[in-house]
Parts: sequence; C-alpha cells; structure tokens
Amino acid sequence: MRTPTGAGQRTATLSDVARLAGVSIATASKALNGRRQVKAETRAKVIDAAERLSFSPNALARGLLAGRTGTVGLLTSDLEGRFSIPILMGAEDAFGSGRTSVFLCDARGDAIREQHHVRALLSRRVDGLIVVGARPDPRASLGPDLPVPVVYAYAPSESADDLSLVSDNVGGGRMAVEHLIACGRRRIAHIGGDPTYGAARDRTVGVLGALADAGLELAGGKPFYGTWSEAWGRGATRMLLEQTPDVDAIFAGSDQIARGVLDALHELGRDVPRDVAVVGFDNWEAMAANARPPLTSIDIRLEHLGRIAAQRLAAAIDGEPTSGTEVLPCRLITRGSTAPQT
Amino acid sequence: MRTPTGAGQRTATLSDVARLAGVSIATASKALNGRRQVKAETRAKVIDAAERLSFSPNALARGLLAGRTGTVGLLTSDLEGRFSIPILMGAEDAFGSGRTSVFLCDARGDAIREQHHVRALLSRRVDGLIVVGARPDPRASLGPDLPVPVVYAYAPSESADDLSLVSDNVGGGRMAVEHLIACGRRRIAHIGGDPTYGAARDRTVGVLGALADAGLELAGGKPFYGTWSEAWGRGATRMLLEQTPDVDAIFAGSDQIARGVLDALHELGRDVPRDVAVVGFDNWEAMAANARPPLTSIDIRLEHLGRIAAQRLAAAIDGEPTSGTEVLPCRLITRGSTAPQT
DNA sequence: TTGTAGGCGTTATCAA
DNA sequence: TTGATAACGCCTACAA
Repeated sequence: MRTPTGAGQRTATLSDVARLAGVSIATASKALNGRRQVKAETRAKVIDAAERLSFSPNALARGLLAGRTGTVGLLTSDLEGRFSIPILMGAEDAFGSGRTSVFLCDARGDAIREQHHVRALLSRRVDGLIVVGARPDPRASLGPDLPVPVVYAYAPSESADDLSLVSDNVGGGRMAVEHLIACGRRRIAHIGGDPTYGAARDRTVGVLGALADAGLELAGGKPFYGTWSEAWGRGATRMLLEQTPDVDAIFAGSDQIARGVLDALHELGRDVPRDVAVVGFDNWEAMAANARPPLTSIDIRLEHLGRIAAQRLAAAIDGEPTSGTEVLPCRLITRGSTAPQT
Repeated sequence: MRTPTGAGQRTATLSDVARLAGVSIATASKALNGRRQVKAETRAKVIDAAERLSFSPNALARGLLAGRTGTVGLLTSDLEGRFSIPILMGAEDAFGSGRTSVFLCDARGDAIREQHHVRALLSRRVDGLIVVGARPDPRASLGPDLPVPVVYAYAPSESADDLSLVSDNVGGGRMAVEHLIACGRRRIAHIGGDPTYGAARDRTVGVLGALADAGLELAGGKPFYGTWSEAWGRGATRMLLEQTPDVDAIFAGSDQIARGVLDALHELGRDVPRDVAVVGFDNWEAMAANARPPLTSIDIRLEHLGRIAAQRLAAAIDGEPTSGTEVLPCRLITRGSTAPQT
C-alpha cells in the first residue's frame, strides 16, 4: 500500500515503540541503546516492538541533542571525479560502517558555489569537512573561523595553520626513474605535463634527483613540458626521438601522456619495452591497464589519501587537531611497459 | 582563535541573535524568515545581529519540525564513479541552489553494504533516494515499503511499481548506424561489448533496425560480442577485416572498444575515416576526444539523466509520484572518426 | 507588532 | 528497574 505521497509507511518513532512494548519512552530508549539499567525481559520486549515497527532512530533529533551529526562534507572541484571518487571511497572506508555519512558537493571550481556549499553543509551541521582541490596546487583556505575542523586533501591549503594531505610528487618522480635505472636504462627522458602545475615541476625535481644520484643526465637535455594530453605525448616523443635517437626510457608525467608516448614509439618502430621503456603517472586503471603494452605507472594512492584524511578529520573532531602539510608516498605499479633489460 | 577541538567559533543559535537584537526568539525567527508581521526597523536589527554572529539556522532543528530535511541520498554501486558522478552532478543542478544536498554512498556492488547505507540514509531522514546501479541491467528493487520515494537511474528496478530512468540503448544503436549511413557507408559492422549486458544486446537491436530500414545487412554477418575492453576491440577488428575486408564502417559498443578498433585499423593500414568510419558509445570524453582521430560517439547524457531523476524525485517528494520505466534518448557527438564520404 | 508556549524525537538526569 | 522531565534549536499558533 502506498500513501499518496509516493512513500511507503510513515516512520515509527520511539514513542510508537514504547507504546507497543508497554513501557515509557525513556525505558525504550535505554533498552535500544544497550544501557544496562533495564531488565533483560523488558529489553527483549522493546527490541521486538522496534523490529515489528522497523523503527530507526531519527538522527536529526539525536544530532540536535548530541551536538554531533555523524556527518561529514566532502567538497570537491573535480568535475570528472577522477580524483575525488577514490578519495571519497577511502574516506568512507575509514569512517567505518555507517557511523558517519558523507555529503558530496561539487563546486566545479567556482568560488561562489563553494561558499554556497560550505554554508549549506554547515547549516546541516556536518562535524567536519574534507576539501579536495581541482588540481594539486595550493588553494585558498576556507579560513580559520569555521565552526568545524577541515582537512585539505590532494590540493593543500595556502595556510600553514590548516591540515593538508598531498601526494609526494617529488618522490613519485624519483621512484619512476629509480625503477628505470634498476631496469638497466641509462638514457632516460622526461615528458612532463602542464608546467603551470606544481606537481609537474615537482616530478621533474624527483627525476633530476634520482638521475644525479646515479651519475646520469637527463636524455634530451631538459624535461619537456606541454599539456596533460595524449596528443602532447605523441608530439613530444617525436620531437625527442628526432633530437635524441638513443633514448632507452621515457618517464611520462601522466598516464594519458604515456599513452601518446606509446603510440608514437609504436609508429616510429621502437619496441616497448625492448627498445624504450615507458613509465606513466597516476595509475589510472582504464588508461594504464589497457595500454599496449600495459603501462607501468606511479600510483598516487588516492584511496589511501582519503583514508588518512578521514582519520585526521575524525581525530580533529575528537579534539586532537593537527596542522601543516603531510606528504604521502606514492607506489610503483609494474606492468609490461618496463622490464629488466636482459 | 581556535578552541581545543580544532574548530573555530561556536555556532550561534537563534536565541543568541534574539538576545543581541533585543527581541524575543519568535520575533527573530519571523524577521529572518521574511514574515511580514514584523516592523521594518526590528527586522533590520535582527538581520544585522544575525550577520554579526554569522548565524546559520540549524537544519537539524528545522528538519525535525518540518518533517523534511532537504536532503537526498544517492546510492551507487559504481566503483569508479564514471557513471554516478555525472548523474550526481545533474541531480545537484536540478535540485538547485542548495535547497537540497546530496548524500553519496557507494555500496560497491555489495547487497549487505547497500542495506546498511539505506538504513543510514533513512535514519538521517533523507527526503528521497536515487539508486544508480552498477550496470545498466535491471536490479532488485529496494522494496515498496520505504518511507521515502525512490528513483532508479541508469539501471532500472525489476519492479514495475518503481520509477526507473534508463538510456535508450536501442535508439543509441540506431542513431549510430543512421549516422554512418548518412555518411555514405554501406558495409557497416558492429563490435559489441559483453553480451551478458542487456545494453550490449539492445544496441545491436537498434543497429539491425536501422540497417533493415535502409535495406542493408550487417557486415560480417553478425554482431561480434566480447568484453568492454580495448583489447577486444583490437582482436575483433582483426578478425572482422580478415573475413570481411570490404567493411567501410564499424560501430563499437563502447569508446574503449572503439579505441581498440582505431588502433587495429591503424595497424592494418586502413585510414580512418577515409577507408573505415568508426563510432563509439558512451562519449567518455577522456577516451573519445583524445583518440586519433577523435571519436564520434553516442552520448548517453548521464547529467541529463541525473537532472530528470532529481526532478522526478522532487515531484514524488511533493506528492506526485510516478512509476514505470522512462527511456531517455541518446545524442550523437560527431568528431573526426566519421565524415561524409566525398 | 511582539512575546509566550508547545512540540518535533531523542537522550540524560534524577526521582520513584 | 522504571518513568517523568528537561533539554537540543527552531517554527508557529495564539495571546497580549
């Protein structure tokens, strides 16, 4: 039976349960919340009644009283969700089985919309906020005056008073090159992404560090910067091979760039990984795993980032705030595009 | 100044505002809510006080009273968010500026977890639910007894009593083939995805319909089914061209498959679009726009789907429920992989 | 035009 | 062991 509102049965309240069980509201509450000041028999009666009415406590009323809602806001600006979704999933995981739910709001890179969402979330009395930036560069802080703790993930806050969690792009770049060196490569080039991104420059820093440690120089003489696209990966590769034909490895600034690199190498008749090894960045499964050959890539572990963000936020909500920027390590995922040189 | 909890200032309540403005709580409420039974001067005083305290009404208290929370649950099972994120964005759009916020929960294809999330959402007293399935095949209904309206998007409910919104896969397949015919192609083949997906089979139905209308037959004699992967696109294309070398168009069941098709055609020395035109499905921007040449694709308009879902849900919440399955049309996005034959 | 009072559904305190 | 009662923050009759 449906009511005219399109909804099923009206939700039962605690007083319905109490009435059905023949006890007071207070007793029903205690019974359901596992308080021990209630006779086992009574408790059973109440629980039975609650089940029969499929009672579910009103979190609003509860939150009103407790001053906590078990609710967290995730504010993103990442249109496609490529970054925020894994972060969200990690966060959901860490918050554990349903004690905390997540409001996801997309500001679409618009400051006005962001303010708007912040207000909406605060009026819903979220216990805290996770802010995921549109790109991994520092972004404006939401300010120090919010009534709830905030964790910035992926993109750090510009303010050192905030807590920010970011991926270790320097370490990631280093890791890629160290892997290539371990595979026996010596003529290693780097085709980076958009140089206006700090992440692109950081990765280069790692690249140069690892090369220096091994007493090597960057093949091609300098990093190549362009855009985060396959087209750039193709173009840069052609340019690179023309001027430096003896390259035996290319570290690409993203998996999309790497796809372009693979394409161009294929066209130029270079075998991957025999002639040239390739490493990507992001470990974007759909891109990396379906490449030919499958692409070795640096995984920035966004789910892990989300998990840590949730942990830090939970700690802050419980009165143990932290601040500063935490840099989380990347991870190498080895696939067919690199292989030890025999 | 930070309190020890890591949070900024405590949030002001209506009574704080009232006290600062020197009026009663009731008057403050009326003033802020635009009731006209209040002197302009008083109203100004109250509004000023509210701003000074950066007062924001407690949505919990409000919802408790009103029986509505301005909150909706979006329950997905789509690990990567490729489908649910656009749907979410469309829904957010339609719900408009912040009157309604969306809880996003990912059940990860696990029925237990889904039940769990449903309970959590209901206890938070969401006004309604949008359920996005993991794949576009019918899925189990959440049941008729929920206290709030539900809209199934992308994957329909198995129950006709529910309201479901799905993409028109038959129409999409037809649209792809009609476009190819309009481009002057006559030897059109279809490389589909996983045949256990109703969507894969539906697209074929559309293909065959369009061909029949034009008095054509499917090149290759039958649709090729496999998996939703680039590798399958490559393999199937080789197989197809071996047995039917005169193919002049391929409609792929997904953009990933289409990428594989393009790859294989390139290797086999067939020019796209001159020798063979290619159409994909999904209009997955990252895949389609970066393909070489850029891929014409059928867009299933997920944001639009989300927008309609939100509208239907809002209507149901306002007491105008609907049921049955609504089939939403696709859209053709033309790019370089098809072109009128000259 | 303003203020008083009751109630939304819970939980916690205290008395019975 | 149980039950009455007072919050939580807001809105809305109704009374002043």
